[in-house]
Amino acid sequence: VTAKRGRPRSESARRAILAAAVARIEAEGYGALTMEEIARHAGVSKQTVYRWWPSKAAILLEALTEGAAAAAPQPDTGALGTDLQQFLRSTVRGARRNQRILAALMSEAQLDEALGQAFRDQFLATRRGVLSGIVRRAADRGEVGGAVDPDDVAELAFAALWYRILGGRGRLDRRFADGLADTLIKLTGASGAPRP
Amino acid sequence: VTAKRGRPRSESARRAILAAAVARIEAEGYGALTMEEIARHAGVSKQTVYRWWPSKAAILLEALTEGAAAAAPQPDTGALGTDLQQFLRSTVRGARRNQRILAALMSEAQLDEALGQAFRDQFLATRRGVLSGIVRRAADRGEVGGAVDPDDVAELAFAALWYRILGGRGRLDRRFADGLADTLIKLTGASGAPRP
Amino acid sequence: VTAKRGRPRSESARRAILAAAVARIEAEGYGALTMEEIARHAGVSKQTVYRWWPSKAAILLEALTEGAAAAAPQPDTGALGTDLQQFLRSTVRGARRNQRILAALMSEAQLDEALGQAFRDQFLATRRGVLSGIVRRAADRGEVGGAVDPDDVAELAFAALWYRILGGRGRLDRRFADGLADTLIKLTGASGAPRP
Amino acid sequence: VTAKRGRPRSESARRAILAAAVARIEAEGYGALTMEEIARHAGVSKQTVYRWWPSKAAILLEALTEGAAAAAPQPDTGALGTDLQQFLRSTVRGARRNQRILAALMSEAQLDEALGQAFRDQFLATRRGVLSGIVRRAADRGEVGGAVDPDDVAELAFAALWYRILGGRGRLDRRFADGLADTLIKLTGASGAPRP
DNA sequence: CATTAACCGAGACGGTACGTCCCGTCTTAAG
DNA sequence: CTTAAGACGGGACGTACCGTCTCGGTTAATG
Repeated sequence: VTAKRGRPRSESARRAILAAAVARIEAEGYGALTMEEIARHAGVSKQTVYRWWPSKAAILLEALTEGAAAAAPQPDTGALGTDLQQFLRSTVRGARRNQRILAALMSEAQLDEALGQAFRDQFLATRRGVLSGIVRRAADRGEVGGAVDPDDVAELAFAALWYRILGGRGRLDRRFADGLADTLIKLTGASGAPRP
Repeated sequence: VTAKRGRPRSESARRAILAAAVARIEAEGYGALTMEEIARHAGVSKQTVYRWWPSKAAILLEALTEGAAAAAPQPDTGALGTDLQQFLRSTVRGARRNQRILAALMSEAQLDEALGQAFRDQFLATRRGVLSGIVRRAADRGEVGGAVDPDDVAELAFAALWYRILGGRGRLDRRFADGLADTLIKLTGASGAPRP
Repeated sequence: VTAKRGRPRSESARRAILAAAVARIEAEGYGALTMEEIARHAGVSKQTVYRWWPSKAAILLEALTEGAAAAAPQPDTGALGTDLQQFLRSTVRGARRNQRILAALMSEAQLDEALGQAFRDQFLATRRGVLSGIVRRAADRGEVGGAVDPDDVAELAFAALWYRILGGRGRLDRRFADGLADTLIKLTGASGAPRP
Repeated sequence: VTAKRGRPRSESARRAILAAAVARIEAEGYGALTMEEIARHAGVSKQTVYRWWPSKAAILLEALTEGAAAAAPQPDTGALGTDLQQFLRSTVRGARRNQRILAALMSEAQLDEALGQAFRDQFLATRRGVLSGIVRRAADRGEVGGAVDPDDVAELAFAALWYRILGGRGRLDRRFADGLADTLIKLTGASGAPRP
């Protein structure tokens, strides 16, 4: 590792910026969010913001990654039904909590190629990979038909999730999560999840 | 009706604006698209643009609606499989052709409440309605199980479509359209589409 | 002349900008003067300032030129002594009134080549030309020795004036103007000015 | 004297800073000169610069003082003409050599009150004092008329010199120095300098 | 056929955010 | 205690677009 020289980066400034970005997007929406406002609310100079992030979306991506780090579930109960149910309920809950940030990031990813790359690779791919893994383990256990591609299943699940995040139709509630689990079960040909 | 007085609206200016907006978004992307650039490229004053559209997204929405007016298919072959196949192939083809515009509109819909409303109501709902109708007619013919909600099927189809439009994974090709048709068939419990 | 098209330039904005620049330099000094502050005090957008002037010094130069337009004296009494006295008293008075602006412009002229050119050509050269003319007319009348170069006399006079403007020594009062007139008379070998 | 403790001041850093300041002002001009650039070119941290000088002008003033220390002439030949000629030739030569620095300092002195004070008291007053002394000694010898104020003569000489430094008109060459000497001789009523 | 109302181009206007630069200060570790 | 390194809060820079406005001119339907 290279020796640290000079004044160390301010952790408090970093946290204040992430918090300010999240607070302002919740209050005013992504369209009204500006780098200047983030700096102002964080009590920080614009230069400090630009030193570490190239855009407001990059700030939100870091805030999201940090906030979602612990919350990432990786169920492995031994049954596809319960795994799916747990994963989807948790994921939908997280998506509802961070809906504005997620919608903003997907929106910005359409305009900013570099951000889109980072968003898809760092954030989306890992989450989709977890779901693929769940299906693949079920396939290894012989729970699903041989023609099922785990990646296709994961794509369909996240497509449905994102459609709701982006406001296509309906809400992000438990009903939606469980219905989606049922749909996936039906597609894979496995037996259903337990109903509580 | 009120009698028209004064100089009539210039149809050539209107067309030039729509064309310029589409040309510039293809060339530079939506992020670099500005009202001033549209006016400049259309050889038109800014005022003329603002007189008829409130935002660049509104221009794109009109361009899209106009371009897609004829292309809207409404197959009714009497079999769910062929209806789905025709509808999805045509829709996917149109989505690929207008991918940048669609992505831009969905992106902007996240920021602009009024535009989002118009986009969803005018554009998305009608297209989703066509697909719901296809499924509903199949249900009336007894092709699908009674538990199937045509709106849910349509939602899932458009979710998958939008996921690809927004760059989630994979391309918008015929393979995708046919695979999606298969998936929907499987979910509804109907018999498959004919393979050419 | 080219036909005027578009919204005409706002004369009131122009005047407000000139007035604001002069007011702020008197209040805070040239060092604290910024384009943003000028715009703010003039109740004008920054763009409007930048549209017409490239720098704060250019604004001051225009304000000075406009203010000094009427005040430019061109005495021709038929006697070198009285011509000099009138010219120098008036010029010194004007210099004292605009001392901060003049010092600022000479200061900025050292940093900005283009401004220096404009300042010297538009402002300084014309004023020095008036004095040269006074001496030249006296030479034509035979009042001064043949070896005297009117331009050298004018240079010396403005050198002395600028030295005081820039704070070298002493004040810009009538005593200084009359003493300078005496010095020039002595150098040209002409007879002195009348003492009141 | 207080005993020195801790790491001593780096003489090499001090010299590097002065040299960098002079080099950069010659290369880019005073307008483009910044504290950061001086530190960068001197291979020194900004803090080291700020610890010893309050501004870039202060650095230039020290560089000028150091460079001009040896070059300060104080002729006393016993004749006003030769004294003036020697003093002015030497002074004009030095002014030409350091023209950019001198112009920059005079420029900055208009903006920075403290620097202006230091510049005038430390640098200008001493040089003007030497010239006053030359004239005063000539007066003591009876070479000049009783009405002549040595300080006025010195002011006029330096006014002419600064007018050329600041780009008013003409060059800083020997012709100018000798012509100025002649003018002063004529004003004091003394006999001229020897022509080589 | 003149009037009149709405359109059109051009372009200046007040305003806001952009991303950069430099200011002068600070906080480290190293000497 | 000085030094190199470099992050910090602050603030002006000059630019780009925003959406509005004010011009002179144009183009039909109306009176």
